[in-house]
Amino acid sequence: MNFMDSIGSSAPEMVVRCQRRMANCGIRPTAQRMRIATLLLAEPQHLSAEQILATLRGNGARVSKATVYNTLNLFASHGLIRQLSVDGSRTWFDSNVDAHYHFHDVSTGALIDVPVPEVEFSRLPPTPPGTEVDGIDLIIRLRKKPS
Amino acid sequence: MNFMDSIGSSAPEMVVRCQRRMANCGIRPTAQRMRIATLLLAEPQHLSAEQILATLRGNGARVSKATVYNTLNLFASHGLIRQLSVDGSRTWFDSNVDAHYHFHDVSTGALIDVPVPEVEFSRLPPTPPGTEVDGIDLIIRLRKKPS
DNA sequence: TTCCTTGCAAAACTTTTGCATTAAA
DNA sequence: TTTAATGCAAAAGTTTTGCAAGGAA
Repeated sequence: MNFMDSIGSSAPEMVVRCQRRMANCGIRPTAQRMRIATLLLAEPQHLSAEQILATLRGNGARVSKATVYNTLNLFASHGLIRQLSVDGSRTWFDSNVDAHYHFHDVSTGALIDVPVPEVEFSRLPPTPPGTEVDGIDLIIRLRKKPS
Repeated sequence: MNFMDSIGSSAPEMVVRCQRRMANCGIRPTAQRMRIATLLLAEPQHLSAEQILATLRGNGARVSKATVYNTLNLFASHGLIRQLSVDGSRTWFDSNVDAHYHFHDVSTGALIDVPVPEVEFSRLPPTPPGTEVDGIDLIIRLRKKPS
Protein backbone atom coordinates (compact mmCIF):
# COMPACT_ATOMS: atom_id res chain seq x y z
CA MET A 1 0.00 0.00 0.00
CA ASN A 2 1.51 3.35 -0.99
CA PHE A 3 0.91 6.85 0.39
CA MET A 4 -1.60 7.94 -2.20
CA ASP A 5 -3.70 4.83 -1.66
CA SER A 6 -3.56 5.34 2.04
CA ILE A 7 -4.75 8.83 2.66
CA GLY A 8 -8.31 8.52 1.48
CA SER A 9 -9.88 11.66 0.08
CA SER A 10 -7.80 14.22 1.96
CA ALA A 11 -7.00 17.51 0.26
CA PRO A 12 -3.58 17.32 -1.39
CA GLU A 13 -2.24 20.43 0.35
CA MET A 14 -3.18 18.92 3.72
CA VAL A 15 -1.34 15.75 2.81
CA VAL A 16 1.76 17.72 1.89
CA ARG A 17 1.56 19.77 5.05
CA CYS A 18 1.32 16.65 7.19
CA GLN A 19 4.28 15.10 5.43
CA ARG A 20 6.30 18.25 6.07
CA ARG A 21 5.38 18.43 9.73
CA MET A 22 6.23 14.78 10.25
CA ALA A 23 9.50 15.15 8.37
CA ASN A 24 10.44 18.10 10.60
CA CYS A 25 10.19 15.74 13.55
CA GLY A 26 12.02 12.90 11.85
CA ILE A 27 8.87 10.78 11.79
CA ARG A 28 8.59 8.43 8.84
CA PRO A 29 5.44 9.10 6.85
CA THR A 30 3.98 5.62 6.68
CA ALA A 31 0.52 4.94 5.27
CA GLN A 32 -1.19 4.59 8.65
CA ARG A 33 0.53 7.62 10.12
CA MET A 34 -0.46 9.73 7.14
CA ARG A 35 -4.09 8.66 7.45
CA ILE A 36 -4.13 9.50 11.14
CA ALA A 37 -2.36 12.80 10.59
CA THR A 38 -4.49 13.98 7.68
CA LEU A 39 -7.61 13.16 9.67
CA LEU A 40 -6.63 14.71 12.98
CA LEU A 41 -4.57 17.65 11.73
CA ALA A 42 -7.15 18.70 9.13
CA GLU A 43 -8.56 21.31 11.51
CA PRO A 44 -8.44 22.30 15.18
CA GLN A 45 -10.34 19.49 16.89
CA HIS A 46 -10.44 17.04 19.77
CA LEU A 47 -10.70 13.35 18.92
CA SER A 48 -10.39 10.18 20.96
CA ALA A 49 -8.35 7.19 19.82
CA GLU A 50 -11.56 5.23 19.37
CA GLN A 51 -13.09 7.94 17.17
CA ILE A 52 -10.00 8.01 14.99
CA LEU A 53 -9.95 4.24 14.67
CA ALA A 54 -13.65 4.12 13.78
CA THR A 55 -13.39 6.92 11.24
CA LEU A 56 -10.38 5.44 9.48
CA ARG A 57 -11.98 2.02 9.31
CA GLY A 58 -15.20 3.59 8.09
CA ASN A 59 -13.12 5.11 5.30
CA GLY A 60 -11.91 1.65 4.38
CA ALA A 61 -8.46 1.84 5.93
CA ARG A 62 -6.73 -1.14 7.44
CA VAL A 63 -5.48 0.16 10.80
CA SER A 64 -5.10 -1.51 14.15
CA LYS A 65 -5.95 -0.05 17.52
CA ALA A 66 -2.34 -0.53 18.62
CA THR A 67 -1.06 1.51 15.71
CA VAL A 68 -3.54 4.30 16.43
CA TYR A 69 -2.37 4.54 20.04
CA ASN A 70 1.29 4.14 19.14
CA THR A 71 1.01 6.83 16.49
CA LEU A 72 -0.88 9.27 18.68
CA ASN A 73 1.67 8.83 21.45
CA LEU A 74 4.46 9.30 18.92
CA PHE A 75 2.86 12.48 17.60
CA ALA A 76 2.30 13.81 21.11
CA SER A 77 5.88 13.12 22.17
CA HIS A 78 7.08 15.19 19.21
CA GLY A 79 4.67 18.04 19.89
CA LEU A 80 2.58 17.45 16.78
CA ILE A 81 -0.54 17.05 18.89
CA ARG A 82 -1.50 17.53 22.51
CA GLN A 83 -3.18 15.17 24.99
CA LEU A 84 -6.02 16.45 27.13
CA SER A 85 -7.42 15.03 30.36
CA VAL A 86 -10.85 16.47 30.83
CA ASP A 87 -12.81 14.03 32.94
CA GLY A 88 -10.56 11.04 33.34
CA SER A 89 -12.73 8.75 31.26
CA ARG A 90 -10.48 8.90 28.22
CA THR A 91 -7.76 10.94 26.58
CA TRP A 92 -8.59 13.57 23.98
CA PHE A 93 -6.06 14.28 21.28
CA ASP A 94 -5.97 17.96 20.36
CA SER A 95 -4.70 18.94 16.92
CA ASN A 96 -4.20 22.50 18.10
CA VAL A 97 -0.75 22.74 19.66
CA ASP A 98 -0.72 26.52 19.93
CA ALA A 99 -1.22 27.69 23.50
CA HIS A 100 -4.93 27.84 24.25
CA TYR A 101 -7.51 26.97 26.87
CA HIS A 102 -10.82 25.12 26.86
CA PHE A 103 -14.48 25.36 27.64
CA HIS A 104 -15.99 22.05 28.71
CA ASP A 105 -19.76 21.86 28.49
CA VAL A 106 -20.59 19.31 31.17
CA SER A 107 -24.11 18.68 29.89
CA THR A 108 -23.11 17.95 26.30
CA GLY A 109 -19.51 16.88 26.73
CA ALA A 110 -18.47 19.45 24.12
CA LEU A 111 -14.93 20.76 24.25
CA ILE A 112 -14.37 24.24 22.79
CA ASP A 113 -11.11 26.09 22.28
CA VAL A 114 -10.53 29.38 24.08
CA PRO A 115 -7.83 31.56 22.46
CA VAL A 116 -5.11 32.82 24.75
CA PRO A 117 -5.98 36.52 24.36
CA GLU A 118 -9.44 35.87 25.80
CA VAL A 119 -7.91 35.07 29.18
CA GLU A 120 -5.69 37.39 31.14
CA PHE A 121 -4.04 36.58 34.43
CA SER A 122 -3.35 39.66 36.53
CA ARG A 123 -1.85 37.52 39.24
CA LEU A 124 -0.23 34.09 39.33
CA PRO A 125 1.28 32.31 42.34
CA PRO A 126 5.03 32.12 42.82
CA THR A 127 6.33 28.74 41.73
CA PRO A 128 7.83 26.44 44.35
CA PRO A 129 11.64 26.64 44.69
CA GLY A 130 13.55 24.89 41.93
CA THR A 131 10.58 24.79 39.58
CA GLU A 132 9.29 26.88 36.71
CA VAL A 133 6.03 26.98 34.80
CA ASP A 134 5.85 24.36 32.07
CA GLY A 135 2.35 25.28 30.93
CA ILE A 136 -1.10 26.24 32.09
CA ASP A 137 -4.09 23.97 31.65
CA LEU A 138 -7.30 25.92 32.04
CA ILE A 139 -10.70 24.30 31.66
CA ILE A 140 -13.74 26.48 32.15
CA ARG A 141 -16.59 24.13 33.00
CA LEU A 142 -19.94 25.17 31.56
CA ARG A 143 -23.46 24.19 32.49
CA LYS A 144 -26.80 24.95 30.86
CA LYS A 145 -28.13 28.33 31.97
CA PRO A 146 -31.34 27.66 33.97
CA SER A 147 -33.58 30.54 32.90
CA MET B 1 -18.12 -4.32 63.82
CA ASN B 2 -19.09 -1.01 65.37
CA PHE B 3 -17.92 2.53 64.61
CA MET B 4 -15.26 2.69 67.29
CA ASP B 5 -13.69 -0.57 66.11
CA SER B 6 -13.75 0.67 62.56
CA ILE B 7 -12.02 3.98 62.56
CA GLY B 8 -8.57 2.93 63.60
CA SER B 9 -6.56 5.50 65.51
CA SER B 10 -8.21 8.66 64.17
CA ALA B 11 -8.52 11.66 66.46
CA PRO B 12 -11.94 11.69 68.15
CA GLU B 13 -12.78 15.21 66.99
CA MET B 14 -12.04 14.22 63.39
CA VAL B 15 -14.36 11.26 63.74
CA VAL B 16 -17.12 13.47 65.07
CA ARG B 17 -16.58 16.01 62.33
CA CYS B 18 -16.81 13.33 59.66
CA GLN B 19 -19.97 11.95 61.18
CA ARG B 20 -21.50 15.42 61.16
CA ARG B 21 -20.52 16.13 57.58
CA MET B 22 -21.93 12.82 56.42
CA ALA B 23 -25.11 13.33 58.42
CA ASN B 24 -25.58 16.73 56.78
CA CYS B 25 -25.67 14.95 53.44
CA GLY B 26 -27.93 12.19 54.63
CA ILE B 27 -25.12 9.64 54.24
CA ARG B 28 -25.25 6.75 56.67
CA PRO B 29 -22.04 6.57 58.70
CA THR B 30 -21.12 2.93 58.24
CA ALA B 31 -17.84 1.51 59.42
CA GLN B 32 -16.16 1.52 56.00
CA ARG B 33 -17.38 4.99 55.13
CA MET B 34 -16.11 6.34 58.43
CA ARG B 35 -12.69 4.82 57.85
CA ILE B 36 -12.49 6.29 54.37
CA ALA B 37 -13.75 9.67 55.54
CA THR B 38 -11.48 9.96 58.57
CA LEU B 39 -8.50 9.04 56.40
CA LEU B 40 -9.20 11.30 53.44
CA LEU B 41 -10.79 14.24 55.24
CA ALA B 42 -8.11 14.41 57.93
CA GLU B 43 -6.31 17.16 56.01
CA PRO B 44 -6.23 18.78 52.58
CA GLN B 45 -4.78 16.07 50.36
CA HIS B 46 -5.05 14.19 47.10
CA LEU B 47 -5.36 10.42 47.27
CA SER B 48 -6.13 7.75 44.71
CA ALA B 49 -8.61 4.93 45.33
CA GLU B 50 -5.75 2.47 45.36
CA GLN B 51 -3.84 4.48 47.96
CA ILE B 52 -6.88 4.62 50.20
CA LEU B 53 -7.52 0.90 49.84
CA ALA B 54 -3.89 0.07 50.61
CA THR B 55 -3.72 2.38 53.62
CA LEU B 56 -6.94 1.09 55.16
CA ARG B 57 -5.90 -2.51 54.69
CA GLY B 58 -2.48 -1.69 56.09
CA ASN B 59 -4.32 -0.39 59.15
CA GLY B 60 -6.05 -3.74 59.47
CA ALA B 61 -9.42 -2.73 58.06
CA ARG B 62 -11.58 -5.10 56.09
CA VAL B 63 -12.59 -3.07 53.02
CA SER B 64 -13.19 -4.05 49.44
CA LYS B 65 -12.12 -2.17 46.36
CA ALA B 66 -15.75 -1.89 45.28
CA THR B 67 -16.69 -0.21 48.53
CA VAL B 68 -13.83 2.26 48.25
CA TYR B 69 -14.92 3.31 44.77
CA ASN B 70 -18.62 3.33 45.65
CA THR B 71 -17.94 5.42 48.74
CA LEU B 72 -15.68 7.90 46.98
CA ASN B 73 -18.26 8.37 44.23
CA LEU B 74 -20.94 8.79 46.86
CA PHE B 75 -18.89 11.41 48.71
CA ALA B 76 -18.12 13.24 45.46
CA SER B 77 -21.76 13.31 44.39
CA HIS B 78 -22.63 14.97 47.71
CA GLY B 79 -19.83 17.50 47.49
CA LEU B 80 -17.86 16.05 50.39
CA ILE B 81 -14.82 15.55 48.17
CA ARG B 82 -13.77 16.52 44.66
CA GLN B 83 -12.47 14.41 41.78
CA LEU B 84 -9.45 15.60 39.83
CA SER B 85 -8.24 14.58 36.37
CA VAL B 86 -4.62 15.55 36.10
CA ASP B 87 -3.03 13.26 33.59
CA GLY B 88 -5.71 10.76 32.70
CA SER B 89 -3.90 7.85 34.29
CA ARG B 90 -6.14 7.78 37.34
CA THR B 91 -8.56 9.89 39.36
CA TRP B 92 -7.37 11.86 42.37
CA PHE B 93 -9.78 12.45 45.21
CA ASP B 94 -9.32 15.87 46.76
CA SER B 95 -10.46 16.42 50.35
CA ASN B 96 -10.38 20.17 49.83
CA VAL B 97 -13.74 21.20 48.41
CA ASP B 98 -13.18 24.92 48.79
CA ALA B 99 -12.48 26.60 45.47
CA HIS B 100 -8.79 26.33 44.67
CA TYR B 101 -6.36 25.55 41.88
CA HIS B 102 -3.36 23.24 41.53
CA PHE B 103 0.29 23.05 40.73
CA HIS B 104 1.30 19.80 39.08
CA ASP B 105 4.99 19.01 39.19
CA VAL B 106 5.46 16.88 36.10
CA SER B 107 8.83 15.52 37.19
CA THR B 108 7.70 14.31 40.60
CA GLY B 109 3.97 13.90 40.06
CA ALA B 110 3.31 16.09 43.09
CA LEU B 111 0.01 17.92 43.26
CA ILE B 112 -0.03 21.13 45.31
CA ASP B 113 -2.98 23.34 46.19
CA VAL B 114 -3.04 26.95 45.01
CA PRO B 115 -5.39 29.19 47.02
CA VAL B 116 -7.88 31.23 45.02
CA PRO B 117 -6.46 34.63 46.03
CA GLU B 118 -3.13 33.73 44.44
CA VAL B 119 -4.71 33.76 41.00
CA GLU B 120 -6.54 36.71 39.51
CA PHE B 121 -8.26 36.73 36.16
CA SER B 122 -8.46 40.21 34.64
CA ARG B 123 -10.21 38.84 31.61
CA LEU B 124 -12.32 35.76 30.94
CA PRO B 125 -14.03 34.78 27.69
CA PRO B 126 -17.77 35.28 27.20
CA THR B 127 -19.57 31.98 27.72
CA PRO B 128 -21.37 30.43 24.74
CA PRO B 129 -25.11 31.28 24.49
CA GLY B 130 -27.29 29.37 26.93
CA THR B 131 -24.41 28.42 29.18
CA GLU B 132 -22.85 29.74 32.36
CA VAL B 133 -19.66 29.01 34.23
CA ASP B 134 -19.90 25.97 36.46
CA GLY B 135 -16.33 26.12 37.71
CA ILE B 136 -12.75 26.73 36.69
CA ASP B 137 -10.15 24.00 36.70
CA LEU B 138 -6.67 25.47 36.62
CA ILE B 139 -3.56 23.32 36.64
CA ILE B 140 -0.21 25.06 36.50
CA ARG B 141 2.26 22.48 35.21
CA LEU B 142 5.72 22.73 36.76
CA ARG B 143 9.06 21.42 35.60
CA LYS B 144 12.44 21.36 37.30
CA LYS B 145 14.28 24.62 36.75
CA PRO B 146 17.35 23.76 34.63
CA SER B 147 20.07 26.03 36.08
C1' DT C 1 19.65 -7.50 4.80
C1' DT C 2 18.62 -4.66 8.36
C1' DC C 3 15.73 -1.84 10.78
C1' DC C 4 11.33 -0.01 11.61
C1' DT C 5 6.28 -0.43 11.51
C1' DT C 6 2.06 -2.96 11.75
C1' DG C 7 -1.64 -6.07 13.30
C1' DC C 8 -3.38 -9.13 16.38
C1' DA C 9 -4.12 -10.84 20.70
C1' DA C 10 -3.23 -10.73 25.18
C1' DA C 11 -2.13 -8.21 29.16
C1' DA C 12 -2.35 -4.32 32.29
C1' DC C 13 -4.91 -0.90 34.72
C1' DT C 14 -8.58 1.63 36.47
C1' DT C 15 -13.33 1.67 37.46
C1' DT C 16 -18.02 -0.36 37.50
C1' DT C 17 -21.49 -3.91 38.22
C1' DG C 18 -24.17 -8.25 39.63
C1' DC C 19 -25.30 -10.82 43.25
C1' DA C 20 -25.22 -13.31 47.54
C1' DT C 21 -24.20 -12.04 52.32
C1' DT C 22 -24.05 -8.95 56.14
C1' DA C 23 -25.03 -5.00 58.80
C1' DA C 24 -27.87 -1.05 60.04
C1' DA C 25 -32.34 1.24 61.30
C1' DT D 1 -38.06 -7.11 59.52
C1' DT D 2 -36.99 -4.35 56.02
C1' DT D 3 -33.79 -1.76 53.61
C1' DA D 4 -29.28 -0.46 52.51
C1' DA D 5 -24.20 -1.47 52.35
C1' DT D 6 -20.46 -4.72 51.67
C1' DG D 7 -17.31 -8.10 49.55
C1' DC D 8 -16.06 -10.78 45.98
C1' DA D 9 -15.49 -11.86 41.43
C1' DA D 10 -16.42 -10.81 37.05
C1' DA D 11 -17.07 -7.44 33.54
C1' DA D 12 -16.21 -3.24 31.12
C1' DG D 13 -13.47 0.42 29.17
C1' DT D 14 -9.13 2.38 27.95
C1' DT D 15 -4.35 1.97 26.91
C1' DT D 16 -0.03 -0.74 26.53
C1' DT D 17 2.87 -4.59 25.19
C1' DG D 18 4.90 -8.96 23.05
C1' DC D 19 5.71 -10.95 19.05
C1' DA D 20 5.38 -12.67 14.41
C1' DA D 21 4.73 -10.83 9.86
C1' DG D 22 5.19 -7.18 6.54
C1' DG D 23 7.32 -3.06 4.40
C1' DA D 24 10.85 0.49 3.64
C1' DA D 25 15.68 1.78 3.03
